[in-house]
Amino acid sequence: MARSKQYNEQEVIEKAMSLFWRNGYENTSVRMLEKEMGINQFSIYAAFGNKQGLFLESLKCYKRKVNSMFEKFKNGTNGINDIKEFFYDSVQTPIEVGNYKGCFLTNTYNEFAEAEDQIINVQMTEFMEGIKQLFIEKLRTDQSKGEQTVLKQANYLLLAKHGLAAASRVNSKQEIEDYIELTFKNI
Amino acid sequence: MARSKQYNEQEVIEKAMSLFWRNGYENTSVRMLEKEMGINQFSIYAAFGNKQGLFLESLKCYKRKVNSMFEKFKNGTNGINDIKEFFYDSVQTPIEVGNYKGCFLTNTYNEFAEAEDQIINVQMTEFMEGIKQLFIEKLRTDQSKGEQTVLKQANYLLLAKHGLAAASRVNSKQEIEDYIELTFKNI
DNA sequence: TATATATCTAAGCAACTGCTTAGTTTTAGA
DNA sequence: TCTAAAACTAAGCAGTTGCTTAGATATATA
Repeated sequence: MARSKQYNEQEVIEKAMSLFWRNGYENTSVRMLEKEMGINQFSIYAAFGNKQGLFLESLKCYKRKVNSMFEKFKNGTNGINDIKEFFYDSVQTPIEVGNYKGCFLTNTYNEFAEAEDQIINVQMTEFMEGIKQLFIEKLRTDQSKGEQTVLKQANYLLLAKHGLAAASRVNSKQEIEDYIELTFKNI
Repeated sequence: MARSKQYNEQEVIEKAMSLFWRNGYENTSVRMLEKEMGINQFSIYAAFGNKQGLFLESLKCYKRKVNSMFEKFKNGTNGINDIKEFFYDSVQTPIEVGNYKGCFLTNTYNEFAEAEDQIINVQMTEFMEGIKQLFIEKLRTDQSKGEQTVLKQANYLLLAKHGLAAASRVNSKQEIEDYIELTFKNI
């Protein structure tokens, strides 16, 4: 047969992910990627088709990385308190120390908010809807809330979570804590 | 003497502003600007120095445009209720109908959050600090709040306002209303 | 050992970026 | 009416973008 790959696919995807995470999609060039990943452009295109293909793999990789946090959130039995804990978990630099600020997925959601990229938009919408659904389920465990209230609060929390991810890139730990605490004051 | 300008400077700045507002700084090229403004690149560079110079003029122009909203906010006498009204005012498409989503300044703040562009960063920080200071003053009118509480709530509101501007680009009017209402339940 | 084939390197493509330059046109004041 | 200077047009600069191609290199199987 033929020559085998000189690189570990999972390893190079992680390197790509960290670069996309730090810079966003548009501000990461294929030249930067080949340096960070340590492989030639040809190999990138052979393995992932194009820049967007590599980006989608990076998103998948990130989802796998934060999966444990999501599982913890899903499996919690403390209702609304689980949501609050989820907020706190999500602003802690999840994987390693560095310039990785905010949630990679939410950053991406922001970057593509007005873009017309269908494939990535679908990914993002699904992700946000998934979180919202979890919020709704957690909120429903509080029997005193009517369905109307649950939906309003889920919307509120989703926007708050969204803003939080943006804030975590620029604001101090104290400011972020204040924000989370006040956000949950009346939920 | 010499030839006079064939274009109205204020008019072309407004056109530039609308383009920057819709697309952000990086996603607006000088070629796009010369088409929108209806003048040649040479004239742009002669009048504004460079792309950043034109962008700063666009920011100034926007500030002038929304100044009446700010004046109303400053001069209000209803304390915290003024802040809430300011939130509502700021999500209404301020100047004309179109693709102008969110607050141009906050969009810019988000775009340059991690950038190293000093001049624009200073502009943005001053703007955000100005809003925060106004929040603080309004909150202080409620005598029952301690200074600690005022500062925490000002931080909270600033992040909420910030998130709101992002949300106004993608979320429905209803979702945004729910968000504002619940935000102020916590104050 | 020979060979088919996947993977590698490195150069190159056209289209785009912000910005400049050479040269023409216009016009206010002497 | 002449002329200096600002404003104009349009071509062009070097650098970057995502992506491709030509050709050398390595290797699992026959």
